[in-house]
Amino acid sequence: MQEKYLPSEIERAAQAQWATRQVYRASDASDRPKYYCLSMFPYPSGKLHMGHVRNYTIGDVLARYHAMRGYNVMQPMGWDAFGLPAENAAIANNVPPAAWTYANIDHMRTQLQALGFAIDWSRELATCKPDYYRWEQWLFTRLFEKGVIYKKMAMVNWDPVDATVLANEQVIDGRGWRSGALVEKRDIPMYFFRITQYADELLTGLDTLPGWPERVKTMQANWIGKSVGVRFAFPYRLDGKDEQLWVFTTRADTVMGVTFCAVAAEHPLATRAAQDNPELTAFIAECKQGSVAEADMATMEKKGMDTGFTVTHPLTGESIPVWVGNYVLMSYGEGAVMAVPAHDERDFGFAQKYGLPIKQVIEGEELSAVKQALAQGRTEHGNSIANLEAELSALEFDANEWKSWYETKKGFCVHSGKYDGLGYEAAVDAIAADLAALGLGEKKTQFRLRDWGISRQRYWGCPIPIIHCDSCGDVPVPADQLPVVLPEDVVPDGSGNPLNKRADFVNCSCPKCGGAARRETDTMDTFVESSWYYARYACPDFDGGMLDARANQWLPVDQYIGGIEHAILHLLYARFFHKLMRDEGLVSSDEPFANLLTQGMVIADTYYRETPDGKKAWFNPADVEMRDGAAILKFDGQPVIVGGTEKMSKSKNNGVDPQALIDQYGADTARLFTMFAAPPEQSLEWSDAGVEGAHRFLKRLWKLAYEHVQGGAVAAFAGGELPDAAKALRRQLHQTIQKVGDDIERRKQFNTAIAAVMELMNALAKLDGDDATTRSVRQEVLEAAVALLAPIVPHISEALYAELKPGVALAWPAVDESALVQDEIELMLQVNGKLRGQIRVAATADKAMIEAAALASDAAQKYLEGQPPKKVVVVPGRLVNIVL
RNA sequence: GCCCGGGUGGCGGAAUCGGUAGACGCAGCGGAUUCAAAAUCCGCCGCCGCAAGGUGUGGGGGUUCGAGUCCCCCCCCGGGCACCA
Repeated sequence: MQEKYLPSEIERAAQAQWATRQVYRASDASDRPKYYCLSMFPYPSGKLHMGHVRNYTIGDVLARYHAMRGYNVMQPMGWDAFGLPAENAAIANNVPPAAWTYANIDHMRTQLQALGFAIDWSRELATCKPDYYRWEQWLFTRLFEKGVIYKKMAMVNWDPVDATVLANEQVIDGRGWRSGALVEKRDIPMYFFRITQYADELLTGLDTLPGWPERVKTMQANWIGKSVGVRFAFPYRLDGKDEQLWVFTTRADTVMGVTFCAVAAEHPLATRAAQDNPELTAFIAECKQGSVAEADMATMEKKGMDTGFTVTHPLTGESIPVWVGNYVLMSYGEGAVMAVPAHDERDFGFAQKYGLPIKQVIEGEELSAVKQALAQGRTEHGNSIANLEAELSALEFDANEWKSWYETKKGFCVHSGKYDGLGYEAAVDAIAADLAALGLGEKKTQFRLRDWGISRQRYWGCPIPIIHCDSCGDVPVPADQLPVVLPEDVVPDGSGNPLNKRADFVNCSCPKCGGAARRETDTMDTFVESSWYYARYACPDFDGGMLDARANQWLPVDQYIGGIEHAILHLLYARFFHKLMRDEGLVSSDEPFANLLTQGMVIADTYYRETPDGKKAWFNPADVEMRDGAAILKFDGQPVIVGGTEKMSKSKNNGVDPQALIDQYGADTARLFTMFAAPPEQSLEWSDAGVEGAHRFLKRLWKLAYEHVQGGAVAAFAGGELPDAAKALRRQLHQTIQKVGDDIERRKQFNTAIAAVMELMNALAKLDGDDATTRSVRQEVLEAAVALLAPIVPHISEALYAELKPGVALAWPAVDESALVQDEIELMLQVNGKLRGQIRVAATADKAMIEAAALASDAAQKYLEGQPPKKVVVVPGRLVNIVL
């Protein structure tokens, strides 16, 4: 056995052997239970970053663990290969996105292989390849014919200088990132998936996913946003016609407090009002500036303008002014809202700003309680009349000041005529019934979820398989003409979609009438490709259709692992797509991912200098060193400013290249460090020192094994009497086997599993003796420890196991229950909840015996001073608390 | 702004069901080894205090024999917000 731990040598050897023996090839025909372990596939951005290393190591630990436990494991890998960065790279370097993407894939595949992941590379796929996206196009045409996909107008960010549509991230402070031009909202036709049709099922389906984190399910439920309310209309007369302004509200109990309505800038009523109102026209134009991102809409200053039109309150007959509000979204609900400034904080602020009336129609329960107490002259609980009066004035409705109770549903109607005195539910029912009787409203369930717009005015994506014909309209491309292949020799220049300039792509004939027609040049949202790749991995070579029977054999995914940032969009779209495929008869399950693990981000320190033009120049942590407590740039010895600790990103230049780490310490160290530094769900802070610590442990492990193996072969301990020290070590060993299995399988927390093995190794190093019995225990401990670490550091584990047990395959160790038995246990002794000592009792002692032992102890006697205790709490196996 | 998380030593983190706060690792300190250094090994290491002891899990309140853990309020940090993936 080699005395020195040489990671590059053993890793190269192990990987070569795995590759030739194809050990990670998943069998489609196996008697063993299947375990489909899937990590979110990477976008091929160039090189692997630490987030990838973390994600794929987590998946690999679970995959390898389950393989050791006898499962038929499938862990595939592929490439989420379409997307915006390839176009940006094309603009920057004048390279076609396709060439750039394929080069990145080749490099990143090599990097993944160097990390020794147990991946079945025979199933590799790339979403930018026609043999993948052709089935996406095929499904699109099916869904289009079914009406699940439809076309409508929708708003996008328009850069008037580059004449192109911008992604939200390309809009910075309301301006285009390259041109700097003020961004406008523009209405263009787009294709939509009718995800709202599945809203209820997507919501209730969450209850069938016990293996998902609660927070992800909560976020999805809130995103879907089911709300039961009332949709009703304000009638009005305009241009000699009777019209209705429809709104939706969850607070129908406050309808009597409506003092104005607000409509979106794009609402027909706003457009009509602006016809002869230049000021309003200007305001609507202003509303159309800026990005379409909801975060921007929600944080901007709320502005509005009176249209001059009024509508009629359906219940009071009052005349209600209609305003245009920049915060009202045309795409949500009816594009119009009723405003009750007394009981909605946003409406309140708006009314204050524009001097609109505020009419209280609800009285909160706290307020009523104080009023009642005052009326009855009640002064209990030490409350004086003066106190009550002070409380009353603090709570009482004041149109000049917003108070949090104004939005309460716990209260009753006031100043509401016949509805006075009704509580929330009774008021909603009564008002809904009255509106319904007038034919002006009904109860309605509404979802916050909007239909999924998938048209992208970009080149590097899956072509939407539609042909536009002047006589036949939008015609889906027939199945036998698929795929619509994206030309790969294109270099975009940042101004519009280059496909529009490709006559060979655009010009075609109509599949229906055969006449000249134009091909759709929009491509699909890349979320579409990532919504079904997990199913295609089961049958990546099937060219007779989208999926074959193997999909049902492997699905659902047993364990899905990916970043928490995908909690809503990707995971919701994939769940939706799974149901679409189910309804097409392609899969039989309802949900794609049985268990989900959401990993935290990898973060690192940031360093920068201010440049003369006020911008920040960011420096990589690798180029910075600390000298006398100050951060210095190695290159010029001059100081840099320490920024925050943030998500590793290109923009902050704080990414740590895993390649350097692998080159210096080996893949096992990289894997061990990322698993040890933090539990998977938390963010992981990068630390060079921590890496050295992980490497040191592996060297120590190697040394312990080396020294033991040098002593000659010995069989693992198989039974018999042991001295106390060896017995204690065996107990620790079997406790560790139990813990590591539980940590990996149930808790999915690997840092504590590693810590437990580290403790075991520390204890092993302290075990003296070279007699045969002691050496047999040492053999048992080393064999087991190496096996326990195998899912995390597979290369060194395999090398060491080969030395410890030549010719025998790595196997997960079994727990020896008899080694766990203890005669005596230590309990904590508390007095009034404070730790005051310990007592030792027999493991079999009952509560009475423990209590007696506790009271007899020196520590208890000291505090009792001869008095009997008030109470004694005994928690078996844990502690005794004596209450004085 | 809205939705969802998080906050524990100098640092990363542990404490799994309300029961020993700080496992394990890093850094630091002391020692051994060495001509010397690296590497390695042994020991110490929350804060205040000579000690006895006190105190301590973002801040404030509460429930409990007992709270990092449960409840209420507040502060700070992060993720998502539908065209980044």
